[in-house]
Formats: sequence, C-alpha cells, structure tokens
Amino acid sequence: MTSKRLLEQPRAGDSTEGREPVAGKASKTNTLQEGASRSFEISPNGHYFTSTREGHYIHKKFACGREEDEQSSGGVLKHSCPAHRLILNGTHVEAWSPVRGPGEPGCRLPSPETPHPHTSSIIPVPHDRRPSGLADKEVMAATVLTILSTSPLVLNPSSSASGADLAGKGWKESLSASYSSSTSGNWSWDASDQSVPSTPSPPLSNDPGKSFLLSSQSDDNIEETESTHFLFEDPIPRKRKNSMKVMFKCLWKNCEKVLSTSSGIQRHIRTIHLGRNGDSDYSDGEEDFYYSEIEVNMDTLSEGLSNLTPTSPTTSGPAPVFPVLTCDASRSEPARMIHTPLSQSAPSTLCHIRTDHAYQGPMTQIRTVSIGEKRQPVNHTTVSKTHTNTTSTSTSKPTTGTRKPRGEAKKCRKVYGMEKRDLWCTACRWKKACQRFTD
DNA sequence: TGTGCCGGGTG
DNA sequence: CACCCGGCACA
Repeated sequence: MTSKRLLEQPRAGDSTEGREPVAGKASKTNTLQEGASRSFEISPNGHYFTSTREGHYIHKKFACGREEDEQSSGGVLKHSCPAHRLILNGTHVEAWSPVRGPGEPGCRLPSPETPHPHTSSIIPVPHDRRPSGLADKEVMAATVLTILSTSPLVLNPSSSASGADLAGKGWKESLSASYSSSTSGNWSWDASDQSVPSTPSPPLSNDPGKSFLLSSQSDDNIEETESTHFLFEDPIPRKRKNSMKVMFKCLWKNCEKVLSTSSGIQRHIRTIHLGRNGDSDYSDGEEDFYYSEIEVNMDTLSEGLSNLTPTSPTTSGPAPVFPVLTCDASRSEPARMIHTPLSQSAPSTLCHIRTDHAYQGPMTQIRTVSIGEKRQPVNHTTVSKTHTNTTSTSTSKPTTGTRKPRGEAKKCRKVYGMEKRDLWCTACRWKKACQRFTD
C-alpha cells in the first residue's frame, strides 16, 4: 500500500507536466512568448511575423543571423532576444530602439491578424521620437528596463557580468540542456535543473548520461524540440526547474551527506570515506558508486531527502539515463559491508551481487535503504532450493515441509504493485521466490 | 484477504 | 530451459 503510494508520487510529478500548463502557463508561457516576440520585434533586420508560432520561427532566424555576427560567442545568444546583447553594447541601443517603438503596440498583435510578413514595414521609425531627446531617453530607458525584465538572459546574473563570451558557453550549454530536456518528460529533471543555478555544476558534463544528453541533442534536435516547445506552449520544464533540484547524496553507510554538486560529493567521499587526499582532484571514478543523484523538491527539501531514498524506484526515471544508479541500488544495503576505511573493493562487489535481469534496473536506490534486513546474498534462495532437491525432500524442513518461512522484506509485488508488474523480478513474475528482495 | 512461492504444467 | 499459473500457507 504504502509502497504503491510512494511509487505514484513521482508519477504525480510527471503528470503534473500535463496539468501544469493550466496553472503555470500564465506566468511562464507569457514570459517566454513575450521574450520571443520582443526579440524579433526588435530585430535589427526588421523581421517579420508576429504570431507566437511564427515568433518562434523568427526566433530561429535570429539564431542564424546572430551566428554570423557572433561566431566567437558561440551563438549563445541565439536563443535569446537580441535586446540583451544590444543593451550590453550600449552603443547599439539607439540603432534599434526606434524600431521597437512602433513594435510596442503592434508586436503584441497575434499574427493571424497580421498575415503580412511585412508587418515590420510599419517599423519605419516613429517621428515623434527623434526630435525630443528627453522623451527619447525616457522611452529608451523604459524599453531597456522592459527588455531587461523580460529577457531570459538578463535574468541570469552571471551572463551579463562576465560578458558575452563567458556567459556564452554556459548559456549555450544550459540552453541546449533545457531545451533538449523538453524532448521527454523523463529527461527534463536533471538537465534543466542544472541550468538554473547561476553556478553551474561542472560534474554535469562529466556524467556520461548527461553529456550524452547534451551532445546528442545537438542543434537539430534543439530546434525541433524547441519549436514543439513553443508551439505547444509547454512551459513545463522551466517550471520544474524552479521547484526541483538535483542533489547528490552520499550512500555510504550511516552517511546522509547531501551535496548540491557531484564534485562536492565526490570530494566528500574521497576524503571522508575513501580516505584519500582531499586536495588532489584525482578521481578514479570510484566515488561514483558511493553517491546517487536525487531529485529534490526545493520546497520540501528536507523531507524530500528522507523520502526519496526509501521509496519508489520510479523517482529516478528510466534507468538508461542513470547507469551509475543501477549499481548504487545494489550497493548500499549489502553495503553494510566491511566497514573498513579502504573498502576499495566494495563498490564492484556490490555492483555485481545482483544477478537480476537487466530490466530490473529501475528499482535501484530505493530498496537499498528500505530493506535493511537483507542478510543473505542473493543465492540464498537458490541454495536452499537446490539443497532440498538434491539431498532429500525431508531433511530441510521441520513441519511445513518444503515451505520456507516467509520473508519480511517487501517483494516486488508489494513494492511495485500489480500495475508495474513489468518491474518485478523474473521470479516474482513467475510466482517464484523473489530474487530481488531476498530475506 | 492479500501475499509469497511451491509444484506442476506448457511450449 | 523459460514461462506461466493453480493453489496452498502464511501474515
């Protein structure tokens, strides 16, 4: 029962995506669209369409144009409105600000009403502006403020501070990450989260899963997903960014250490548990086995931590993304291992203990903590079985005969529920003694 | 009553 | 073998 619930929780989170548009839309979507529309309305090229969709289309156009200009900046700004850049280079402001004037009222018009791509032809600089320097300045100031407040880029402090180049890389990554994350709800949690904090955690790129995420979703996909994103006005990933954060939890026994960066947790493990020199950044990757990423709801950070571990496997989403975690799963419990400081062999052992089938990957971390009473290696069941078979049926059991006492551990059925039967271990599915949660 | 899994059946 | 399920014992 309980387990079921736990299982569903993460689901609920996912489904939230479906619902989200209702609540979250107002703020997020609007912001986005605004950003989009502004960007092109400002366009130095005096570009065209005005609808949301077209807006997006234009959005891309910008990207192209921009890249020509800013090869060095890596096209980071391509996803943002040009306004930002222009603002940074104060000199350009005047060049485009007038253009903006007319766009101001007009740009908001939904494109359908203005089918002509030449909408911007109205753009001809407003006359009233030129003459009055003061008014002009005021308007400009207002404009700048507006843009500042709407441009997603500006929202990030680091970007403006360090200049286009520095911010460039980071943003490119984070942007691509967040955009690509929209491809599937499953992915959205990790990548997008990372893009939020102004201090991006380096480990992200180190993680094979993540890097795959980033690299595989290169420009092409980004464009595509991005478009669908805007087309369907799906602000979800962004929304989630705000409330969810990826944390790294030390899985070493009796260690509840949770850090926000993988490098941090790795260092922690290196120094505290592996007894290595903390100063040296040397890492053989072994630390990977001792921590797991957890998605934490920032709203309920503290309790989230306690919940995440012992509950549902679905929390971590599809296993493939998280090869490491698969190991994590098996590790901790059996990990009540030899508590020697240099249990170098521990991780590998643990990782190999499991003889389960590949599809069982998802179950990972959860069970580790929740089932503390595991005391026998997996073979336990098989051993006893063969025993009874080979010797003689009578020797093993007292009264009940062959039936072995029921284990206290929750079995797959209980943990995953009938709905997720495909997550059960094979034995459970076959109605045999559970191999995953042995007692 | 729900669950775990033995024992046996099927392909 | 892998897969499936009837049915029993247990909680």
